[in-house]
Amino acid sequence: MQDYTVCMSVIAEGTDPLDLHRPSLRERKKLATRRSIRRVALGLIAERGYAHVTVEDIAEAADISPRTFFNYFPSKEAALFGADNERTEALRQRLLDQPSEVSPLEALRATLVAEACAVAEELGELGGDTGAWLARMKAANVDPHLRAAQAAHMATVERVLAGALAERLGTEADHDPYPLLLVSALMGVMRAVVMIWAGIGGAVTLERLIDAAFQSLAEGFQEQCELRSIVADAIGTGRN
Amino acid sequence: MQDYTVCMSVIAEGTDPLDLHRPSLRERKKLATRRSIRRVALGLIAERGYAHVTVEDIAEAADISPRTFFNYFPSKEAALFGADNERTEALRQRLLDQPSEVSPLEALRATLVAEACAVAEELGELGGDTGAWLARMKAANVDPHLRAAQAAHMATVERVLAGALAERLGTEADHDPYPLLLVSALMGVMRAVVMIWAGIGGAVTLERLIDAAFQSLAEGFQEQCELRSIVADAIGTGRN
DNA sequence: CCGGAACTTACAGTCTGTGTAGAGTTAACG
DNA sequence: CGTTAACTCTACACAGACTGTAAGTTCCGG
Repeated sequence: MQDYTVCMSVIAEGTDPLDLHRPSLRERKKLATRRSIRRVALGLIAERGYAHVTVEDIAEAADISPRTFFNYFPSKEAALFGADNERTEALRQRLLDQPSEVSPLEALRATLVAEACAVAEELGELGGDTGAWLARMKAANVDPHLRAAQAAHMATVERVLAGALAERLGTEADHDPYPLLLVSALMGVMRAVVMIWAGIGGAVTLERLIDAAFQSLAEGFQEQCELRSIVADAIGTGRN
Repeated sequence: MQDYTVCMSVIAEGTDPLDLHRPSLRERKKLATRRSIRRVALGLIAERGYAHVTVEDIAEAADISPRTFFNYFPSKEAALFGADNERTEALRQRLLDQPSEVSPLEALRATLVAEACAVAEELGELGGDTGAWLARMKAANVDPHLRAAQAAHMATVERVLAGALAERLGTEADHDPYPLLLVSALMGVMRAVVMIWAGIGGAVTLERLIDAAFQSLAEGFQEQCELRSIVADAIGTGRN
């Protein structure tokens, strides 16, 4: 409720004479409600648990009709993960924009790190610190339904990335197993990294974890890997 | 309907004097209806597509009440993938039963190959050839909802396997990122393998694909890998 | 054959998600 | 400024996935 008004205050902001990115009043309102919904949903679910929050609850708390909720997010889970086509398309573009001389692995690493930063930034804009994001990931760790939903979301992203990588490599995605194989493995790694990150309470930069995980992957997942020592240090120093 | 009676005919089988695995009449009936449901569901979905088959349709075709469907499977997807706790537990046990001297990667490879064989066998018992299983996987490739469901299912398996691997390694799953990292990557690889296998129409043994994929993983996903040539050959020889 | 346990079923209900039509709001244009 | 067109929100109706519950039906053991 009050959260909503806070969000809405953005609307009153002075109109930018530069009409390059003209966020019209409509756009700003839309973004505001979108953020409001996500914030409210995050809060309620962190409070009561995913299963004990209905869409109707979220809609009421965000001061919209239940139907409007589904105009913004295709499903209840989608309000938690930032799942929408725009973001997926942006990811795809980011991969295609990588210079063609770098290796597939490096290109994907750069893409995913950039994506992680973008998400973190968005989360920052949304609420405040990374606490909410961490809470979400903790929840995703605990609730099997949410784990499943996250995996499902990443599976759709996976397919897009595999297509983009195939395009990059100049091969057909239908006949070449390599793009799908690599991207699928990487998405698994990314999922693990996010969980690990949440597990250590965000004590280490996400980027550092991603780098270590990618290195581990490039080395064939030796038992002796940097990621383990990083996590061990993080646990040793800061408890959560 | 006729499928169901075929399944039911198993019941009339002579009672085994060895009461070690005494499948009582009740047990046999249960297994028969379970198979009947899966077969019917597979058939209907292959025919009309996942979204255009309701649980009520399946129940009617399998000659049971809709409520009974949910007594056998927790969800509509679960009837497609062989998802149940028994199977997951068996997988876990299989990993723990691997000799302790083999590497984690090799232990997981053996476990997953064995699992794949078990599933194939079950599928064989269920209907006949691997056609139905392939059809399912094709469907999972096409329908985003099914892709998501499969990923979700594998995510739950993943957690169990990671726990078992941690136990095997003698580390705590909460503090050691390695089991989760490795297993998550592997599940991604497995998912890709199954899709690739379905894509080439089962022209190559699933086991061979799994081996090649594992090797690729162990080598850090070089662009030059055996899996690619295997698939290229398969496409070259047999069209589907 | 009989009593309890397991299984199936009908029924009622909740929740997610979607189509539709109308009311309200914003943008654009004269 | 006023009017029209596009967009957005909302109420309503509805289908479909799932879940409890209580009443039948079938199976197993004595």
